[in-house]
Amino acid sequence: MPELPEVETVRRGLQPAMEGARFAKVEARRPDLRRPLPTGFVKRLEGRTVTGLGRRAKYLLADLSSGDVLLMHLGMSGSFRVAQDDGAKTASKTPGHFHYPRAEDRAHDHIVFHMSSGARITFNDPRRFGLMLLVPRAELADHPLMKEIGPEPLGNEFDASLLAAACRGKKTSLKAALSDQKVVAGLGNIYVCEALYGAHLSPKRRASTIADRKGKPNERAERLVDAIKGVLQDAIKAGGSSLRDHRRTDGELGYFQHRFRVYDREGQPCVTPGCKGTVKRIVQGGRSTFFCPECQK
DNA sequence: ACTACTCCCTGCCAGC
DNA sequence: TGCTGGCAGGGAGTAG
Repeated sequence: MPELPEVETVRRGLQPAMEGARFAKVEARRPDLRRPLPTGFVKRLEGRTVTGLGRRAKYLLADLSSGDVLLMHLGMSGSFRVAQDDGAKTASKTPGHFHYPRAEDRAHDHIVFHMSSGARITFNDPRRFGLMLLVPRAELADHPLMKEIGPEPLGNEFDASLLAAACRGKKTSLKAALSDQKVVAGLGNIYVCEALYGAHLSPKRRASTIADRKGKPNERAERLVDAIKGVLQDAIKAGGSSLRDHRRTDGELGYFQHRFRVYDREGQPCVTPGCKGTVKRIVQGGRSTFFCPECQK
């Protein structure tokens, strides 16, 4: 599911249940997700306290009292639910006005954390593209999954200069460049489409055209950075987007999907004031791209 | 070093 | 109603 706004929403939902709490019991109901769980996964968690819960790109990072970091990725279909272990349900039932599963699919509840706080945190992931790893804190920055990741788009250091430098000389499309976690962290198919719409730039445009030959940003780069930051901030405020089975940790739906301007709107009129265009769907790198050919150049 | 393509896995849905 | 092909929010691996 999850792009940066959804992962950040999950982080905020898990934080009260995890931070300062100890893993009282951990259930790993299968030996692997996308990869095998690390050797001794359960034993390396049980008895440890979570000292902090952070996020980098689309990864959740739980700092443990052992010095390990529990690295978690939701893949395409991963989600967490928080409930109370005493059976009292805190997760409310959801109203059914958007795509959501007909019933909780417990068959895909792969990992359960029973916390000392009484919280029960369940990781569910039908497609098993998710990931859980344990990495010593000191090795995290150099870990293969972390070291190549580009700047956090909501960080102060992310600006037009940085984005232009990353796109300098790139022959690939803007869509592909922004989807590349090495260029900027945390964007995925939805928010790339929405950011490009916001900047009125075509997803087919060569990435290098937001920079001059020396890598200095032009006005397109400025617009793009503003659009990226804007759409991500708005989406986080809305609790992320809920498509198909994704929900927040409390079971509630995010609602940013109602504010998509182009994503999944093929054939609908462009919402740019004065634009007579129609949203088009094309395939880039094997994935759908939605954009308005009239006002995105 | 780049870029493009394939594959991982399961579920859902439109179309026949 | 039932089957089938295509598609889904991600990312790693491989081959040019």
